[in-house]
Amino acid sequence: MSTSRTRPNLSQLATLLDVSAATVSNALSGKGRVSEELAERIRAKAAELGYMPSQAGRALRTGRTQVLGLVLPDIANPLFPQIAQAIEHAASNAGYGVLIADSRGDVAMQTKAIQQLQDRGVDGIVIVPRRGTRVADIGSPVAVIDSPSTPGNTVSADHWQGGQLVARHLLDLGHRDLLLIGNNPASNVQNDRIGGIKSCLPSSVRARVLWIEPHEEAHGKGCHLGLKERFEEGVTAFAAVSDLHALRALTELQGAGVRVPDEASVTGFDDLIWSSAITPALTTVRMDMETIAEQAISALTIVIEAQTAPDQEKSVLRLSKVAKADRTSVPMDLVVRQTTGPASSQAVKAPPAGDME
Amino acid sequence: MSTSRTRPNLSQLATLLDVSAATVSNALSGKGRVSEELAERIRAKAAELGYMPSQAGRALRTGRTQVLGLVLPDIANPLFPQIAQAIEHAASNAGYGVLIADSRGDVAMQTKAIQQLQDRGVDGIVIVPRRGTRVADIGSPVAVIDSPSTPGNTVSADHWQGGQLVARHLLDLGHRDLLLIGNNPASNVQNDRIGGIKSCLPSSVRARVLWIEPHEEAHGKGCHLGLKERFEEGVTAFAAVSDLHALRALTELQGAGVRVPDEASVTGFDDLIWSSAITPALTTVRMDMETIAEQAISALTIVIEAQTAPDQEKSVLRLSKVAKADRTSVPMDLVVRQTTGPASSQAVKAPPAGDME
DNA sequence: CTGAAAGCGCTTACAG
DNA sequence: CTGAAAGCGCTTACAG
Repeated sequence: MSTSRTRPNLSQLATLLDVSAATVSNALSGKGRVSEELAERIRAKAAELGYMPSQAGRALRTGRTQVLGLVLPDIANPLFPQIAQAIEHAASNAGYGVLIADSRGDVAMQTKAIQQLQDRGVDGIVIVPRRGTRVADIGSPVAVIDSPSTPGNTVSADHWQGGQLVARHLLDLGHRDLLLIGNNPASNVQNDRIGGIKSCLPSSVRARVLWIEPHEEAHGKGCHLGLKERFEEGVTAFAAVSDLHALRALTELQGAGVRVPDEASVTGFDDLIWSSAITPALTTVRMDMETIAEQAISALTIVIEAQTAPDQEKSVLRLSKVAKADRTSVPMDLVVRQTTGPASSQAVKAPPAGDME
Repeated sequence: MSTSRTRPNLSQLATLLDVSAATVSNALSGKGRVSEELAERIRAKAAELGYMPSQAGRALRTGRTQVLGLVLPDIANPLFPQIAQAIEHAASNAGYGVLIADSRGDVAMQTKAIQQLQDRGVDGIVIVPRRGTRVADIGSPVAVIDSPSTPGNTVSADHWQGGQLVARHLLDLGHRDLLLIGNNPASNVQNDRIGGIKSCLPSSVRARVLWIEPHEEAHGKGCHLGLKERFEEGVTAFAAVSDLHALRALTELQGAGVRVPDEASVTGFDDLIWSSAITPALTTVRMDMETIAEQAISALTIVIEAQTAPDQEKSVLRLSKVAKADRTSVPMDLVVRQTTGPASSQAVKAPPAGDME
């Protein structure tokens, strides 16, 4: 027979220790002034018995659930694992749980999902909207992770700078004729990435954009993008705005007999899980989700705490702290693998290399 | 100025309606005997004011949080989106929220994650363990989604039958020399899939298994699996236990100049998001996550409800219901796309086709 | 059919 | 430094 069949609650613990519930609460939270000696005794007993405060009791009393909501436009998004993992980790470190909500790509459902989360009493919400959906003002604290050029954005990767990384890399390898591949001209993220690439290109470099049409997207199947033809026209580098598109380009080129990276280079964005497992492994640009998540969570907790402490001084301090946060867009990293190599078709000298850290 | 600045709570609503809180509660839950007329009036007012019961209050009183925990061995798992989406959907339909926990592949952390979920007061937990990790008995109701051959499994896809689907498909196409590709001989899921394939193969068919070594896995990069050589030895079909491996095989073959599906066929498992977007699109086997999730959630809710209702009759009814549930393993579906085609190297006649629905 | 009362477990002023 | 008391919002026996 084990000593403790079930875990005690606050008052049982208090009775066992012959002190008041208030004192136990104070000792454990470190808030009230309790003698160090007593506090220690209480903490020891609590640990021994495995006391865990009831979230329900605390929530009812404080109005805080210590739970955050995470709403994604489409949970099936391949980036979701990375995002969810990073958010969960950061939230957990800050003492919060994470409730997920899926709006399945539907804008109307996104509103409903947010509503449900609020009904469940979350203290704040992290939203990753799709296609620049503007998030309406809601009662709860919100952190939006989108593109830096999206109004209302809280924090995100610096997609523009990520694009510059790609451009410099390709330029350094001698490429002078690029095809940029995306599927949604309305996406801020994609436009930032493409804009970043273009911003680094001298006028002597040709760079056209191929927007994959929705129906080509849907079919997926046999729908060729005509990349072989582009290659024959002189394109030596295919820069996609996401690994998904890069993979499609890579397989299409390979299938058409174009050797990657010997004859053509391919780059992606996001460093999805399989990107390093394919042959050749994909050169891509990764976002620092850990940092992004940390900043999103920290922005949220600051607002949440400020809510309870209408203390002038504190609030001001806190708010200014968030205001002067290093940046709201965190830099991306180029991951050079094997789908990129020197341009073969033309013998051009690499331009004076910029900073390439 | 809008009429309602903030949403009312139960007693405010009661006061507004000039009835007792108990009556409002009863009317809204439909439990107590309240005159239909009054009940209607109460519901109307509640809807008008947007009344939402406080989860915290309810949880404290009933001991139920209406939240389920979802723990995954590794949130970065590419299957995660599908699983999370299906679970979230099923749970939401059953009136539950979903709290995520990540054990990051670490067995010790899995225990910790479960612990944290319990501290947060979840009513039950859905676990997708990795590598046949046996889930220790914990206090809460648990549903395990693993392989049918894993002890303690609650529900899962019928990986064995999925393997049979692959075998029949390949056989029908005339393939007589297969290479089965996996990376973990200790995985029940992988063994089931491979076992299912083998179980359908006549002895005249050669089928060898290639277990990718961990270091080859890790390197990922340039590490070739030597598939070209296998092809030259006569292998015409490469059946991987997951799309990830299939993708690796496909890109390696394509890169080595082997035409898919003209010269060799490739199949995967799981129907990951990008599987239909590559060229050629991948033939794979998909699990019915919707159904799996529904069964997991329903198994959970049955146990949870049985807990509160020690009512002999009800419990027995319920438990028998779960016992005679159609099956605990749900069938998989073959998705034929473009990486599979007739065997070219040998002119063998297709065997009498089995049922191929 | 309806209501008054108690209590779920916690924390927070407020006394002492 | 410590404790008694109130109350967060709900539901559930129990009376009437």
